Amino acid sequence: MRRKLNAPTSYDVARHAGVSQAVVSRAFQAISPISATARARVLASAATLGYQPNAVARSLITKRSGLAGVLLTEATQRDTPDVLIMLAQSLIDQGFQPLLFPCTHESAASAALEKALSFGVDAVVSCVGLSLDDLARARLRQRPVVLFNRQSDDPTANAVACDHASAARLLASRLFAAGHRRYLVVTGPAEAPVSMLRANSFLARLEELGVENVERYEGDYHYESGYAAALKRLGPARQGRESPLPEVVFCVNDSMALGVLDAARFALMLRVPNDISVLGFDDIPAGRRPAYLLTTVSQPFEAMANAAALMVRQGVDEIPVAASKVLLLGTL
Amino acid sequence: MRRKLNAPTSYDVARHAGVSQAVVSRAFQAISPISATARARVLASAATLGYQPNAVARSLITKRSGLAGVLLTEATQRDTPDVLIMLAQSLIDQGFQPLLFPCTHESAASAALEKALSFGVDAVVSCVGLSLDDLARARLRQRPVVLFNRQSDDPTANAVACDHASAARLLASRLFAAGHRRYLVVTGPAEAPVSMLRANSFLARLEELGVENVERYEGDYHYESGYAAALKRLGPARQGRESPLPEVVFCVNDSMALGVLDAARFALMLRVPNDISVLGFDDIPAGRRPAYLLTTVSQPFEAMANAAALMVRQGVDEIPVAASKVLLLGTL
DNA sequence: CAATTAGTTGAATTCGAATTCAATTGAATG
DNA sequence: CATTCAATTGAATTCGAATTCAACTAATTG
Repeated sequence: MRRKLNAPTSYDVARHAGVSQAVVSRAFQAISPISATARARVLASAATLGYQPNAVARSLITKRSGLAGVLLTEATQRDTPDVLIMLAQSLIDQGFQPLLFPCTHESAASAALEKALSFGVDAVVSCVGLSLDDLARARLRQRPVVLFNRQSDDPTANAVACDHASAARLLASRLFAAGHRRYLVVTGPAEAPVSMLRANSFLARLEELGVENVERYEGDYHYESGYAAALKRLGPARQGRESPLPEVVFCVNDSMALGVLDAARFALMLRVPNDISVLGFDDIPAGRRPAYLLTTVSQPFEAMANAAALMVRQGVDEIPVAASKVLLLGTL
Repeated sequence: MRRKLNAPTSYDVARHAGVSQAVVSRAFQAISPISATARARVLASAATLGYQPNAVARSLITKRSGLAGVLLTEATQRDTPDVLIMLAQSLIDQGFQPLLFPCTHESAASAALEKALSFGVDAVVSCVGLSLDDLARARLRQRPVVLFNRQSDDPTANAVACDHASAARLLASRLFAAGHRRYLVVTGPAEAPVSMLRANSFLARLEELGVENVERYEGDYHYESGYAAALKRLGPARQGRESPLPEVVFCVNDSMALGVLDAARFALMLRVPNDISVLGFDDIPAGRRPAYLLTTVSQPFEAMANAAALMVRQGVDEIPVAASKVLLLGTL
């Protein structure tokens, strides 16, 4: 014969307090028809028995789990880990516990969403792109989805994003105004929508200003590819080419910009910013240090995280809200 | 009259496939008494209806949620965000979805644990220190807890940690062997056990080798405090002091080491490593770049994460396992 | 061909809390 | 004192999947 090992249930508390199970349940809810004395007795019994309402059983009937699924890409995790932290905190502030679903490939997004839904999350914040199909599926199950820094083909989709396009255009305008005419743009992978948005907006603005045929180099968001880009397009390999060195290298993210900086300074012996200017995008902490002092566009991650979490709450509580929300940013 | 909005249940699938609900349930389990044809039919119906087993209902009966609580400190999130990512991935590989509980202060750990337990997590990985009381509470509810890079007063507690002490001692031995005799140690806050472990082990080894009265400077793990440490102990403020400049600055983490490096090079115009050597601990990505090439001790985070996740699974599956596990590390 | 066996099946029960609804209590009113 | 009304209460039901167990089928054996 052994002791009871399982956690006490509401029935145990009910028996101990001399009431029905229904009363125990009511005692643990803020507004519910229950007398003050009954609640006090129940709470006392619960305390002595060490009872805590079972969240699983509760969410089975209430259909609210208090969980928010967070879909992440590798890139998000690697380049801007702050986002995750801020998102997590913002979600908690809104009463949701963040449940992580890392996606190694963009292609895994659909499966991750499905998994999140099967875990009974109340809502999803996705840092990965989702198809119209995915969004429809979530909507069908009445699970709000907020896209974080992602475009969507669905104009009615909830989304929070940095206004990459405007920022990139602004940057181009400033550089042009400063007299620069020869550019190199280091992009991310061709499939990355955010990279394309930044690069194309930058280039589009330059074209408007009369600067055409700007050189592009396709990187992969990593430091190393920035380093490689600099060696290839700024280094000796360039000897014999017709065009002179670019004055400005715009990288669609900071990691690559740091790679370009290091290659330029330590491998190619160029002086920055005398010989060449390097611009980034993201404002990662490493770029701010004296060794770099990288010029970059910073994304308002904290505000974005708060906005996303608020959208989640409003979506779950079925409070109507204007759908797309875009936030601007400051140039450093 | 409106459509059915709720997600399909096992009964819907059962009706569609012409079988009982029990068969549907069995179709979704690896080993269960069910014919191949029945399973195929059920799976087909499930696919057309878009059915996914409801994880909440499942965990109510199986008493397994498939969730693992991850307790985080601010320091973990800021300095070594990789840890979180690797832990998350390792947990997923072991079949647990990571549920995040960030703790702003160490003091919030207890509440976070309680919250995690009420969410029905199967186990907890804690990057925050937990009291004996906390550990006992979790044990009572049969929820395995794995401490990640944290000391515990309870020798029977599961724990995975970098062997900070041995690494720091090894580092001291190497530096001494290289002929260095004058040291400065930049520590973290006095309350941080890991910082104390690294610093004290380093100092203890030096004492064994006959180097005593080593200077200490208390930082706060941040880059800025490393910068400040350098200015104060290596800069002009030092003029008039009796002792000569240290030859080696050992920082208990990389962020501070980078601060020391930057201050030494850009503010104090010291040459590194000619005038002074700077050592770190953590092997953060920024330190590896050409601009720094910081010498540091790297923690085997991936192995640690895998070990922790494995402990979680073994704990949940009640597979007995040797409790404390300590992993070594390589010096760069 | 009867008997034993292994392999499948579905009806009914279970997990634990929330909620519905009818019953009860007590207070307030005419 | 009868009546209306509001405030509490508890028995019963619900959520959705897993599991138990008895019943059934088909295959194997004597």
